[in-house]
Amino acid sequence: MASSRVAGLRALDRAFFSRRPQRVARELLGKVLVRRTNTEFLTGRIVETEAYLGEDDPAAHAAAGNTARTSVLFGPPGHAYVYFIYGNHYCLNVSCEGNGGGVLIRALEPLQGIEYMARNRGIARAGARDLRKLTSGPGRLAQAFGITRARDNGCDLISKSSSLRIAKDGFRAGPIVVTPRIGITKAAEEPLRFVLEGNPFVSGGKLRAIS
DNA sequence: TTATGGATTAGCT
DNA sequence: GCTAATCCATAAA
Repeated sequence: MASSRVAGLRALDRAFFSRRPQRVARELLGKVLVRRTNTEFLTGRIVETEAYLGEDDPAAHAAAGNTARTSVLFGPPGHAYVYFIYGNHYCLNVSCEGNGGGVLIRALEPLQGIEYMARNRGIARAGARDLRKLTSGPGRLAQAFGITRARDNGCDLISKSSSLRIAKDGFRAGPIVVTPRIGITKAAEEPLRFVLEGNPFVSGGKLRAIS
């Protein structure tokens, strides 16, 4: 049985998420995603994010307006927007300031609960595998953390009573690289993807740095 | 009621 | 590098 709390983690406040998506995306690098399961805690450091600017961003889901699907993005900051894509995958976003603005969490560095994540991913033993396959990519990290729309959409990521939340542990992020967003067809050239420079858990291949 | 396409991944060649 | 798998929300009718 794991301890009932994770040492060294401190909650973020609402103001952290009450800023523009570009700012929140950058600030989220180095923070920790925490999942409380029945038996243990899963934690992973955020190493890659993308900003979606809201209604006026043609690549954002919020561009369709405030619908049943996207209503969380238009709600209070710091809540989880989970959507299902390509018939197979869930992706985790955080609502933030702006009209429908949000940040997509694209990759994590696994910290605690690695064996549990591996089981969620359908991998029997994590030790012998490449750890990057656990949480490197938005669909992969959602599967590793057991994130689904039914369970987690609309969840408050700040509240300690939530089974899914984002916290800080004092880690200081190093240099940050900014690149175009990945996998989108509209506004694909905008420099709105943020990664920790040189981190091996970042998804995708070679970086196309802009600045 | 039906048709369409997508903020991905894994498994081939 | 290329493509199938796979399903939900939307939009059109």
